[in-house]
Amino acid sequence: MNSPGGPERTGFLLSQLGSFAAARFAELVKPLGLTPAMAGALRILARSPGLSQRALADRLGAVPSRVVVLVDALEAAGFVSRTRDPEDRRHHRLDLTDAGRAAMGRLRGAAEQQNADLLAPLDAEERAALGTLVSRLAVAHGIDPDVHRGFADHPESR
Amino acid sequence: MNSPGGPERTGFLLSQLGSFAAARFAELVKPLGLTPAMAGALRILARSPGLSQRALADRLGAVPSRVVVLVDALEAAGFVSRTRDPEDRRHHRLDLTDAGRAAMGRLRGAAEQQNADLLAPLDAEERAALGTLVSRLAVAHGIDPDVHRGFADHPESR
DNA sequence: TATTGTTATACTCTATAACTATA
DNA sequence: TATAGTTATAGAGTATAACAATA
Repeated sequence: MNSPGGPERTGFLLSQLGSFAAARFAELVKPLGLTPAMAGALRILARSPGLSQRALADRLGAVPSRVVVLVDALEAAGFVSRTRDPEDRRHHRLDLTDAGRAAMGRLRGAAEQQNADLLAPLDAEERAALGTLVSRLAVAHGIDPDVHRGFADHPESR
Repeated sequence: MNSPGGPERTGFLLSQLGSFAAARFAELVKPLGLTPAMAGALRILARSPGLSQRALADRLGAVPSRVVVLVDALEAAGFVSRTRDPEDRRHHRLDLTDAGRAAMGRLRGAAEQQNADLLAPLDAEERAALGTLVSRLAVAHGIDPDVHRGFADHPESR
């Protein structure tokens, strides 16, 4: 009773499509000197200046040692600065540099581009319908917009 | 003019949701003794008995050395048999064992389960609508149902 | 003692390149 | 020479555990 492209294949196709979308995003941010993981961290720091590495780790759902590497990369790229917090010298305040803010702007452009590329085959009405459904699913499954998930981000998948 | 959950976030949410779906699938096939990569290879071999490793590599979009590891795992699990092709002794014929066929049955069940879990928040009509849209996008973007994509499957993303 | 951040180490996944055997 | 498969090796990504500085 189900067609070959019917709803029973949706989960599978969604996996594939999600991976495709993520790959396209990675491609678009690469020229900006960013990996998807760096982009995710940058987005959080843009909204929460002065965050500690520990707090960033919690937001990302990552371990502190992972954040060291991530912040190392962002600092080396000149997008983020580490400053010892004078109040509690154990903390590092993380802030976007001017270059980091500029990168954020280009990052938003890349996200728009990815979205446009992905949805190009659909008309406005269909995009709206898909957006609503996808958003409903994301909310229902408790998907946190801060965590830029990769396959490897799921401990239970190993 | 766009709502906060509007279409401009769809690409991002689709990445997240796809990753979520893939993680759920990995979780479901783990008790079967399969990784997602093994499951993908098993599905191809179920439809194409006697395939050579080279042909499997082409279907998977993987390099031959990767397929060695994959087939090693499937053989060790008792799901696939390697037989030297008497016609051309350079080739290995790959075939599902009885246990492999049994695993395929359970694999189909896992895929149905994943789909049901993922789409649980939607009613029948919404599922159908989502299925149609997702299927349209997959076709338009040339997504090959044989290739079980992971982030790492995209050379251009590095 | 507890917490923040770092380093050392190891493990998984996958690719490239060199190699073996067959043709 | 060319092809199928294998092995050796290396790199990326990320986790765990030990550690240093600070509280």
